[in-house]
Formats: sequence, structure tokens, C-alpha cells
Amino acid sequence: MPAVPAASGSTTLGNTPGGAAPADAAQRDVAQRDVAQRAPKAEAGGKRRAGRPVAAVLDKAGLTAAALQLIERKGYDGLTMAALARSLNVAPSALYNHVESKRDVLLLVEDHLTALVDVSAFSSGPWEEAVRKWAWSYRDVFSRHTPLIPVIAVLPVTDAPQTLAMYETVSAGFRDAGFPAGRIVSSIVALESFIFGSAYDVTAPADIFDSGSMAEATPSFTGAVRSLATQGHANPANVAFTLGLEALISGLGALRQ
Amino acid sequence: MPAVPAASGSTTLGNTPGGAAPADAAQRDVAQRDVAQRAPKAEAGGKRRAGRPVAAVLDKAGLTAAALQLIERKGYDGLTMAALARSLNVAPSALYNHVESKRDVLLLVEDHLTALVDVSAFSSGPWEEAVRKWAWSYRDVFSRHTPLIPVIAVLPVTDAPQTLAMYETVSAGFRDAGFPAGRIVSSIVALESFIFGSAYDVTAPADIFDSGSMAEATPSFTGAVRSLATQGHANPANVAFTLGLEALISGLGALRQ
DNA sequence: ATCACAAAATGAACGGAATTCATTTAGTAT
DNA sequence: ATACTAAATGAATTCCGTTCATTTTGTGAT
Repeated sequence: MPAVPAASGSTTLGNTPGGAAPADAAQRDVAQRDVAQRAPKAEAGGKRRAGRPVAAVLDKAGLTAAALQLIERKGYDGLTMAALARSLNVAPSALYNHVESKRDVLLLVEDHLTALVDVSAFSSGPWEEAVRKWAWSYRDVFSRHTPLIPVIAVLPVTDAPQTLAMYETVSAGFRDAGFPAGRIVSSIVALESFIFGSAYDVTAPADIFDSGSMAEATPSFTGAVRSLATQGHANPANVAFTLGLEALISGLGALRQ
Repeated sequence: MPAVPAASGSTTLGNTPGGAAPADAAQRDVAQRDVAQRAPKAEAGGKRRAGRPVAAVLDKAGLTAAALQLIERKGYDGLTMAALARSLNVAPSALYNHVESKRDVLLLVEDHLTALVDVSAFSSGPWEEAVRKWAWSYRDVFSRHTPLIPVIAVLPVTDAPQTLAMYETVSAGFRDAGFPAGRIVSSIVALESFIFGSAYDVTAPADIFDSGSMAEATPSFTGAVRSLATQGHANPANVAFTLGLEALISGLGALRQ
């Protein structure tokens, strides 16, 4: 019910997933802090008896870190509430004291990842270069987390402070580059749409365009695929991304004042 | 395993499923008629006894039509194997005689929908106009089916004949417009990425960019959002789509020979 | 014709997932 | 002290995709 945003200011751009003391107001005695700081790996039969423990075992930062670790190790299929609970040495139902649903967990992860997107160039270099760096970074981060994309796309920014922070920086960059105010959001949305779509491409199998037995029935397409293959790029997704991104940058950039 | 195209012959009276002449690549009207006529509604308690029925109850076209109807009526959450079976007046396990998994059902739906994308302009008008029409149509179709996007993105075209047919038409259009062979696929992929990402936008809630209590902390972004709102567009997603699409068209078009 | 086998249905499971609920224990505010 | 809230356990619920044994029907080979 409370719908409290993950909030808590601090975390600017460089934060360490995993341990990281959240600088919480609540004091924990030394022994407990040790436990809390330990990698949230489940440890040998730590039987905890029912009832509220002396020191809180879970918090949002811990959930986020554990979820991220689980995703890295087992992929998104491995991210289940049960597995998450297990990795935190806790009963599944305990998670629901801190999160309303699994979707909430995904939001925590999403917001954490967004903080990893590189927006630094917006405060220094020219607009084109800043967009380029941001877009590549954004795509790279989420190409390893495509299951989050449907979540992000419908996510009100209120619920994701880091995401909001990214938008602020990027918007300021566009404004300073001379974009008319009324076109800034649309331009960012257009770029983001391209970025999300491109993130999927990265994960596509290499043979995605193999037309197989239909090759003779599709000469134009098959020829085009072969021709691209001939150029022998390491990663075709990168070629397409460059092509589209540069088109967008010059197309959108032309509309500045 | 066999990856037989969904298309098939007449239906109505006793027929052999899976027979029928494979329409040539450019053709795709077939599924349409089947779908409309079939009416896969479950009817009054027709208790069927165990064992193979005299006339086959299920086939891929019927599955596809029923799935589509279910999606329209109940959304993707309502598309469960049990619900699908129920709408076809069949036991859930019967579905697995025709599909290997739920993902297969989604593929059938995806391929059916792709056939609805308008590629007609590639055979007549100028390239820019053809791309414009195709892109809008493509986005519109899948904006109502965003749960399919993760499926499409990783889908080898071999498994989706209609999708392959679309690529063939589009590729031919690019070739005829003077695109160098080696750049056709990348250009299409770039456009598609943008289209898929934009399809999500359409479904986003209206207040997605409401920064709420953080408004004062994000002046540039909040200002940009307000400024866009001031223009009072009916659909902000369309503004962003137009902006990005036109940028891509002119950017990619400039690379023709 | 016969016979073996494939195809297409039923119905009863199975296992895994998210979530809820009653209960227990610990902290906090009145 | 008392009441309320927070945070844990553990058992139960519900739903979903999928599998399996079984039954019946069609088909191709001999």
C-alpha cells in the first residue's frame, strides 16, 4: 500500500552493488553489520526462528543486490521469488514485507541499472557526442537486461528516482544544446525507443536471418543478408545501431534553434 | 519440429490438414479468410468422448484465430493454454498435438499479425513514402500486441513465413530505391528497432512523465514535459514517432547510391 | 482384409511460480 | 503497561504450462 519510492538520495552515479552500507539512520550493532555486509549469499543452515529478528535481515538495497546477483548467475528465468528468498536466507513470504510484488523487484533492479548509464558527456562535450555516448551506454546496459524493457516502457518516472535523474541530465543537455523546450521530450522518447528496440537486437541469435528453405522464394532479402554477411562485421547489431543512431542524431540535431 | 506454415487449404468440409498448395512468397491473404469464417467459439456442452474424433477439431489456423480472439477479449493475461483450449471446446492437452509450447502459439499469432502490416506502397510510390506507410502500419499493429515484441526480436525468420514475406517485399523496395546491398538489412533492422520501441510508447500511461514530488529537483525535465503538454497534442507517442521516423528516413535515405 | 502404427482426442496428474494468511517475536509510541 | 506496527516463519492457495497413460480413429504396407 505505501508505494514508497526506493528513494534515499545519495547514490549518484558510481555505486557498488553487493555490499555497500546504505548509510541508514537506523544503527546496527557491529556484529549485525558484519552479517548484513556479507555478500547476501545464503549461508550454512542458519535456522532463524519465527518472529521478528533482532536486526532486520532485509531491506530494499539488499533485495536489489541479491536480485542482480541472481540475474547474473542464473538469468531472468532464475529470478523467482523463491530463489531470491533463498539467496537471502529468508522465507519467500518475508520478501513481501518490503516489496508488493515481483514487479516491484524488477523496478528496483531497473532503477539501479539506469544509474549505470553514462550521462557524463552531457556536462562537457558537444551535444552529438553526448547523445552518442549516452545512447551506446544505455543500449549496452539494457541489452543484458531485455526482460526489463517491457517494465520500463510503462513505468511512471515517479517510481524510479534514478531514472528520473537520468532524464533530468539528458533534458538539460538538450536544452543547453538549443533544443526548443516543446521538442525535448519527444526527441528523447524517439531516441529511447530506438535504444530499447536495439537492445533486443543484441540478443538475437546469429542465424536470425537465415531464410532456410525459403531462400529461393525470397531473393531480395536473401541477397541482402548474404551481402551483409560478406562484409564480415563482428557484430551486425552494432552496424545497425550505428546506422540508426547517426541518422537520428543528425535528423534530430537539425531541428535545434 | 516440422515448422509447417500456418497456411492451409479450405477447411469447412472434410479436408486434410496440412495439405494444400503453398502460396508463393509474395502471397498473404490466406489466413485471413480462414480466420473470419471459422468462428472458434465453444458451443453448448458438446461432450466429446475420449479418442480421436472422426473429424479433426483443431488445426493451426483455428488455434491462431482462437488465440487472437482471446487476446482481443481478455488481453494477453487471458491467453492461457487452458483458456485457449476452453474456447476451442477441447482439453488443454489436445493443444499439444498441434503446438509444442505456448511460445508456438505466440509465434502463430505473430506471423498472422505480420501479414496485416501494409507493405503495399513498396510496389508503387517513392521509397520515403513506402517506408513511412510501412512503419506506421507496423507500429500500429504491434502496439496492440507488445507482449509479442520480445518474441519477435529473437525469432529466426525461418519459423515465420509471413514475416519472411514482409522482409522480402521491404528488401526489394530498398534495393529498387538504390540502397547498396550490404546496407539494406542493417537499415531495416534500425527501422524495426525504432518501430518496436515506439510500439511500447503507445501503451504508456498518460502520466508516465509526471515527476510528482521530485518536480523541483528536476527543473529541466519538468519544464520540458510541461512545454510538450502545452502544445496539447492528442497523442504524444505519435509526435515522438513522427520525429524519429522522419529523422531515420532522411538519414538512411541519404546513404542511397 | 489385416495389421501395425501414427494422429488426435480425454482426463488425471505434476511441478513450479507468485502470492496470502495465520502466527510468532521484537521494537516503538502513548 | 498497553497497543500497534514491523519483520520474520511456515503452511496453504491458486494458477499455469506441460506430461503421461489411455482411448479412438485413420492410413499405408503386406
